[in-house]
Amino acid sequence: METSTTHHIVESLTRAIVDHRLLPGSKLAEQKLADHFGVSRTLVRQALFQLAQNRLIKLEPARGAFVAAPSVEEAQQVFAVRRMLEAEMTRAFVQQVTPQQITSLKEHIAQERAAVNQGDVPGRTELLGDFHVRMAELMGNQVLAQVLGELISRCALITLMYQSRNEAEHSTDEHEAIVAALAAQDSDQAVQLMHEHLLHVEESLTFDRQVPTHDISLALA
Amino acid sequence: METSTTHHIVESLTRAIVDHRLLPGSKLAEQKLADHFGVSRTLVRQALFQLAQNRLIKLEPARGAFVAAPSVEEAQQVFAVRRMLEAEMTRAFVQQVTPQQITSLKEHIAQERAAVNQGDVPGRTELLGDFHVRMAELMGNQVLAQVLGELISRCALITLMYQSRNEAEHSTDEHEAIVAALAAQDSDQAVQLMHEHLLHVEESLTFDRQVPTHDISLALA
DNA sequence: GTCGACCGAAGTGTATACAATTTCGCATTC
DNA sequence: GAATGCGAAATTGTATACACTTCGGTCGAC
Repeated sequence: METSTTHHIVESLTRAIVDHRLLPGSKLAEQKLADHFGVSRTLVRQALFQLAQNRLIKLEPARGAFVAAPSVEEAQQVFAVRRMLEAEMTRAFVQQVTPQQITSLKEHIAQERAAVNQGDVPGRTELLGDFHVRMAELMGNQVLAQVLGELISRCALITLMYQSRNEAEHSTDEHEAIVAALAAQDSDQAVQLMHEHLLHVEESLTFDRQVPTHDISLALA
Repeated sequence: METSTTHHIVESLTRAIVDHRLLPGSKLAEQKLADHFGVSRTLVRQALFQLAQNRLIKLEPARGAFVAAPSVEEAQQVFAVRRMLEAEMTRAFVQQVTPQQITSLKEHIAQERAAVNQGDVPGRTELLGDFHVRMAELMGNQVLAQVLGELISRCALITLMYQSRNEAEHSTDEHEAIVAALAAQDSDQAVQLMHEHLLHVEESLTFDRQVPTHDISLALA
């Protein structure tokens, strides 16, 4: 069984959502997507089911698929999980750090800076998230990389909904500080910097702002 | 969009796999499943796609769906992620522990003991895993509960493949010790006990044993 | 007797058909 | 003029049809 086409649709829609080209609440009509990708609704539906499992879209019975609009509660929970997971990931990273890994992370940060300086917003968003996935991959733990990747995709959506100020440059600085601690094999320092970094990202969001929604039941809650 | 039927099929197959009624490598033919559930292949395929995303089954192009047979490497990675996540979850749990939570966990452990004593293997497996998910739920973090639940489902498969000796009673004892540390709000102790518990579970597996497989490329690797 | 090619059966991958539900415009009413 | 009710169009949910690939077995060549 397989379908690289379905995978392609998932990738394409994921990028569109994470890159903020599709806004939360947007309707994803099956036939329109099918026409756009030049396939039947069958493949589109398979892709939508997968995206729903990743929590990037929400499926409403008989109504269709909509880009997810994570609640404040859910957003905070996602960040809480990331802090748990990444604090320990950082600790484990130091245990088995190699010069090649440090070099690789530094190269990544250089890419981040380039994207920030060029004002490449989608590229910047992607790279800032990928830094964390990159760490997991460098540790050789594919399972960790996958789990983290999904959480970070959800964070991209959350960031779009609740972002108050632009933290891109600050985040890159913090990434650099983390890598410095990793290079020095200062485990406690690296863990604390990672923990604070994720707190800063969450703090840069404004959860009290009124988020526009088309969902009447959510609006009245 | 929706289909409670698809969800039902996913649940049913998940339980069958986690309860070890379907063995790794087993073929899941679409038409047979469709007949069994009294639906068309369409719904079965949707369910299979979801199970594939949870890594409980593996889809091979044009060949079909098979119950997953996690490699030793993948198994160790899953456990590594669980240790990272659950160590910090335990630490956070102590921060906001309430007497009701302790009571709830103790009740859960009583259920575990009952299942162990009755020799109810599927129920025991399920309850031992659910203890960890229960902690996440009691913290009120649904995202954590979901992520952890998926990892634990995979562990059930792994346990089936590599289990060497029966650790059920020992695990329940360790759960009890963890709850005692939680009740005492001894965060470091609780974290360490959780960490060791997960190490013990992993150590009870024999990764060097030859695992039977029908996959020729895997067999020759 | 073994190996390899061919052919039919079985199974997967995608598209389409059809039923059921929702959506939306429009007419009617108050 | 706003609200309500109705009906057509659009959209989703499920089943089925059909093309293509894989699997198994038989037949024939060596």
